Amino acid sequence: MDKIKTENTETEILIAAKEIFQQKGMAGARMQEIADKAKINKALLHYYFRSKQLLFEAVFKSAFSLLAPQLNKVLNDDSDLFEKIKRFTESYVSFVIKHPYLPNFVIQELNKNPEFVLKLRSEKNFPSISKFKLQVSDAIQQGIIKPIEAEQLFINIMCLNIFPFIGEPLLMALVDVDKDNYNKILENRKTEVAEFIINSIKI
Amino acid sequence: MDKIKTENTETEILIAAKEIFQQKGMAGARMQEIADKAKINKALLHYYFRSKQLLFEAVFKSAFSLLAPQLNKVLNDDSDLFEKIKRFTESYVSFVIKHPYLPNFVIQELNKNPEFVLKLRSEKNFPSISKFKLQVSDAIQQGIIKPIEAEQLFINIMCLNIFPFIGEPLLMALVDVDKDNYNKILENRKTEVAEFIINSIKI
DNA sequence: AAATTTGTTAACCAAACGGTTAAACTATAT
DNA sequence: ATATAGTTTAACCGTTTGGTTAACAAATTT
Repeated sequence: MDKIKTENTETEILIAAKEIFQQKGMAGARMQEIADKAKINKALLHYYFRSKQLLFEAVFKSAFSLLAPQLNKVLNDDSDLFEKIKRFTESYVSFVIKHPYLPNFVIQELNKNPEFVLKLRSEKNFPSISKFKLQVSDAIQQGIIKPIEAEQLFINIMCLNIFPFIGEPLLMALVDVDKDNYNKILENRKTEVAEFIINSIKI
Repeated sequence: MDKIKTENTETEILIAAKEIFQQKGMAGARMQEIADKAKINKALLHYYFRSKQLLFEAVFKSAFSLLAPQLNKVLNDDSDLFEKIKRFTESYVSFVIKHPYLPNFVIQELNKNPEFVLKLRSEKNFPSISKFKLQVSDAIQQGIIKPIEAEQLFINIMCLNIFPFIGEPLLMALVDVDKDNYNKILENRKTEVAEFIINSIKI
């Protein structure tokens, strides 16, 4: 049953690497720290993943493959536009509570390594905006929403949902609340954000 | 006139350090690279700033002192609420074009070092939301805007303005446009964002 | 102009880093 | 039981890192 043992170790490494990389980034992460967290020898990291770069890429891709389905909830879901926005804003908060460092990690590393986006794009399941575009122009033609470019609306949805987590330390200081009260604000945003968006676009 | 020469070197170091730190972060920056960019010996960095940490803190505080006045345009300006939102969204884009890495740098390092916010907060000119709160509740009472918590509105304004730059590589890929077309989208946001916000809250 | 302080450099250092090696251990197959 | 293949470790290696030193150069002071 060496297969099981191997998979266990490999999984332990990935779990440990995910935590360290997501908190400290590629540059700030240390192989020794990952090994310690996985409770194994440092050499084992290289036995399973050859280099820091390859381990990082494994973690990054796995992180993005968790994020992509969330984004597809806006882009490729069949439900009604308003309903979709409501559902997304609600589920996204729950998602980030489960994976607090993930969106920031993905965005940060993409900023430091923009070419990396090409690798992601070529993979299947990479979210596409085309369906969403049709849905928006349909809604405009049917007189349900005011004219707006689908790209702008999509960006707005992303902004309002993702940034409160990425900008948390800054926003907490500016709004002048502690962690508990900021969490209450985030909790309220589950419904608040969808309302804010729909108010803006509905006729 | 050694004062002038000193200040020049010190300034050269700060300029170089700002570029390197903002692009690569504290963990990714190398003292040698900063020295090279400033065209001086590495030992001089330590002569003027003693350690990487202190040099970083100097850069960070200087970066934040550029950002703070921008934020105060929303929080402590005397103009009318709608006018304020319009002006801010327009001027923020210009600001980020001038300092492309700055907001991301501040937010990223605050995430990796949340205690740092305390140091910023204690300094004068740290933006405060209290005036904005009054303005919002006044506008609600006068029936100009729908009821909304000032904190939520402020967070929304921040989201819609800051995130398009921080999330640029991701958003570019999702919206499926190249840099030129993304810049056009950003250009449109100068007016689009304020419109979006005001549409949502006005009665 | 001599002395002192300030600015600058080349050479160096110890620690930390990513990565390698060779040997030991474990488990299955023969 | 023994060979074989996969797993794990301790010890090691060369390089890079932030930081220091000691000597030199330039400017100020006396």
